[in-house]
Amino acid sequence: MNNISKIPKATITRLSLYLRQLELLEFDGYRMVSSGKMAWLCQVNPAQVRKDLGYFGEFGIRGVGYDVIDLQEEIKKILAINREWNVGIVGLGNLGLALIDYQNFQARGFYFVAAFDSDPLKIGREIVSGLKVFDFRELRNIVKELNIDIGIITTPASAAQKIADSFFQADVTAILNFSSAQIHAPGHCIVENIDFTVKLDILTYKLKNVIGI
Amino acid sequence: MNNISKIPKATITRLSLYLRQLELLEFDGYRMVSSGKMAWLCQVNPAQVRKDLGYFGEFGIRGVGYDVIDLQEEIKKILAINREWNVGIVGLGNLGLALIDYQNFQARGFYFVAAFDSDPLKIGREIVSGLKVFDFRELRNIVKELNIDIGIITTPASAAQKIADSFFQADVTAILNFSSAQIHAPGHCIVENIDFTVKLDILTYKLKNVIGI
DNA sequence: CATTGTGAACTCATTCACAGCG
DNA sequence: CGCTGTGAATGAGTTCACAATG
Repeated sequence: MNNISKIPKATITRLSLYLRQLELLEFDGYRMVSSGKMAWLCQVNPAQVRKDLGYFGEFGIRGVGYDVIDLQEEIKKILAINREWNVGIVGLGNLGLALIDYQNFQARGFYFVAAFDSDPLKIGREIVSGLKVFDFRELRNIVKELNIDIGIITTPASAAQKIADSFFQADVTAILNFSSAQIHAPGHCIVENIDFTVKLDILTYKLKNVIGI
Repeated sequence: MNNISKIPKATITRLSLYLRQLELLEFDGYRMVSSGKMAWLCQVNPAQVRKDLGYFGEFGIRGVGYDVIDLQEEIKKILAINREWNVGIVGLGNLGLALIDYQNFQARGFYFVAAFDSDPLKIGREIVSGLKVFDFRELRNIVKELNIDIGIITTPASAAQKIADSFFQADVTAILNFSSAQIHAPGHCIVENIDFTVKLDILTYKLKNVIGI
């Protein structure tokens, strides 16, 4: 157990989903939940829920289930979201601004501490209270100064690699990439991609091939 | 070959990535590309590229590679994006507006033909030329009238299932869900989720466990 | 002769089935 | 007794290795 390299990536994704369902269950007044109920809520197999949790410890009570509140804490520890993280965002188009305003981030301890753009009209402004727009070329200094842990890229694809490289040089080793570029990163760095058109392509593929429109 | 049920979902995702790299290669003046080069660009194994394409036909020339332009057409056919699709969006917060404005969608033949919200201040307005905001309760009629193929949900999680159900009742069988809700759909319907916080959770998990901050 | 296309081998992930236990 | 925890079985997806070929 706890041989981290053997944990499927999909398990981490599901843990995040479990956490959200647990929050809803708590809100609805539940104290305990079984793997069967969690599985139904998350649309997975009950054994999958138990196995996913089993990679990290024994959190349940046999014959009963899991404590809705305790399990949230355990998952937060596993995902390392039982702390705050400082986020810097590059690219202040509509998407960038929408993300800055996205309530779920603050609620979960992800704080935007700096924004970057190359547009002189935007640089120097304060988007929301406490969040200033810096020239992209200052990225390295600001990263150090404000202790940025995670970089978010919402620029056009053509600029994405250069920005990612700046983050890597500034020792930001984790990037969330909303551009459609494939980012090449050094071995010790992590990039997660969120690509809207890929998801739409999957939908249309299935519409044609599974449903057959 | 072409036993569609046996094609990994990850293959479809990668086809979409291959397509984007092919567009860039064409722009850069390339006429042919090998599986090795594509693999490097997309950060996968060369055999993976060939196998992915092999599910759908023989598109390459042995000893040479793939025609950059022809292969784009083939992939577009496979993904069913060699046509236009009508999209309806529900939820006109910052994210919804950002998506409507997102250039990559129109460029790829995804057209927003209707927007829905429950806010009386927004209903009746025309967000951009040709895109009117309707009351969410009119969804079923408008879907028929404007031939909506795909529904996009960018509302808070609490409203998502109800909206999805409305889409399903109106025979919209494909949904792109940006809310954090797990949507329960009838068997013949398709839901793809885009969940920002899940991706951030994956980043922090890896920061802690792989890199060890 | 470089590169594709693909069966076979392998690796990784999910599900089963039941022992273990509160 | 019911549900968890987990080794074993199954299934899915990736990579290898090489025959096929333009």
